[in-house]
Amino acid sequence: MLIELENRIKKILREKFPESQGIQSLSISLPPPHIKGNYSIAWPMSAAKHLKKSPLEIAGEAALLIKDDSISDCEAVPPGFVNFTVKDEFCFREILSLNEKQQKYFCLSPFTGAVNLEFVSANPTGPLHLASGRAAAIGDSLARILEFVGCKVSREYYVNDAGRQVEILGLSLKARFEGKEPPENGYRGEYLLKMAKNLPRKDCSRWGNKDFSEFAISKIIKMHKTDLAAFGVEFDNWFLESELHKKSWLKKTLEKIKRKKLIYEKDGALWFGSGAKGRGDKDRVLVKSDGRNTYFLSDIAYHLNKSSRGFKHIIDIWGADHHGYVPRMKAALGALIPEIDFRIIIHQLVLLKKESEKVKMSKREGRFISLKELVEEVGKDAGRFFFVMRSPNSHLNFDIGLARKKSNENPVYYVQYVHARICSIFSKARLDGAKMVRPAEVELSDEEKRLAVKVLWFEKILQTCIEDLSPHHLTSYLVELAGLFHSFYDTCRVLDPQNPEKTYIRMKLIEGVRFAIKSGLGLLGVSAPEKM
RNA sequence: GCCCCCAUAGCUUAAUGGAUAAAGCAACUGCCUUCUAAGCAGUUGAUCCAGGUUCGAUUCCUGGUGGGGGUACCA
Repeated sequence: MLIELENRIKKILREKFPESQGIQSLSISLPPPHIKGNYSIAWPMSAAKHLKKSPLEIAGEAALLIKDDSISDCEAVPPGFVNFTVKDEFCFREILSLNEKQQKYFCLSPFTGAVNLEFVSANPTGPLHLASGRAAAIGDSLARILEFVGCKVSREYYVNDAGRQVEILGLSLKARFEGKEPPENGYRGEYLLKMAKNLPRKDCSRWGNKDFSEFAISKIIKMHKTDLAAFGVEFDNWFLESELHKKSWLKKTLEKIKRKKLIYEKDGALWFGSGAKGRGDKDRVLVKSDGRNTYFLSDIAYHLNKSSRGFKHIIDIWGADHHGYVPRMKAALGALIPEIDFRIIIHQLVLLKKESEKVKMSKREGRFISLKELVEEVGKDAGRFFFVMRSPNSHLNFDIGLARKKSNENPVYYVQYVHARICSIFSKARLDGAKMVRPAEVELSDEEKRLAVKVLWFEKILQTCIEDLSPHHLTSYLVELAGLFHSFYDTCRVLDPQNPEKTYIRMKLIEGVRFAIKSGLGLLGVSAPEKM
């Protein structure tokens, strides 16, 4: 593995330069195309200052030390890079071992304890929309990546099934049942009309408001589950807010805050003290003067509950419309459960690109599009790929007109096509057409080497995704790898009866490509078809 | 007002502080008798402005400009 190679280099440099501190963060990188060498190290330049030597001098010393059996060429290059080329034998052995044990990726795992990953958590008052789709795609892919490297991840969905909105939902359904319009601040979507038609008419004529609420909530949760499953996302736990109330978690939480002396009373309400507020934040109410709790309190209680279930790492994925909530929650949890590693991923909102005529005609609501409709129109694969293609921090422009086109404009097909092409080659390959070559005797052409080096980079990309808690690096990688493969495919024939050794080497090579493509797509929740 | 995110090619976006800034779409030119042309090869084209830190800045800091979001005893 490259990680092993990297660790070996770190060890050597640490022995040679014991006074240097930056070696832990040393990372090999892929140099730009015009550079000679497969991999590159920029560390000498950052180490120059405290080693009091010129970067090139350090690089020169490092280059001599690093060279070993797996490296054929290693040189120091101004202003202070160490560039090296790995032997064909090393490359080929690594390619052969790709498929062997997934466990070897476990060394990439950043977490030792159980991880709770909460995402989507949309209010159960209507269909899931586009922003939920983005959260679902990012969250589930991240969970898959973490699981791939051996983390224990629990996907969790928080259902706000308590509070005013739920009452209003029940009232809205009741009004529809009675053939009336929903109340002023009620929910007017078509889904309630449909739901009202399917109510068990006999029973519910005796229903109270609460019964309508519960019926609506359970129906909508079911709908969310179905829509998410169609998107390839399944949760381990649907956590109901009402459970917190039933089991007195709000009371317990208030007591804990009191014990820490972080609470005070003002104007008849209970406030979270300024000792625990975030930067630039104000004091916040926990219990209103009418005795009802705010969502701030129940959210704190919910996270204490997560911690009590044994999770050492709590990761939440929120839309940018909740970013103002971040300092508050971080401060509160930092004061109450400082031992827990709590992280929040904020994803920017999904913007609908100005609709083309066609989209406008197809959507009665105009701007609104639900996750369900999206999956129906562009498919699960394209939808998931598009949603994770961008960094969570950047705004996502969703051009429905473009996404509707099921054509080659979609990068997901470009990547999937690699898989289909490779499978096609294997279906045509005859067992007697290839002759085994021992790794020590393997020689790779420039095209083959370039492809192999990129395949081996797979683990480094996973590492980057984990560090940034974002799967978008993986999509970039897959598109780049696909580009290299298609180019390779065009110039290098794999099955060549005249040359059984070459056939063997190339088949093993594209088997490696297939592994990276199939695993990568799988981590994104995108299928890898064998035929297209 | 205050807080957060964003600004890269005509459009949508990539790029652990590193070398000649990378793709797709759009435009133009070639390539199917050969493992799938949903492909390949090529041409045109970009870091918002002004300072600062650094050997080195698209990346970090400060101040602008422009866009988005947030600022409840709402949920």
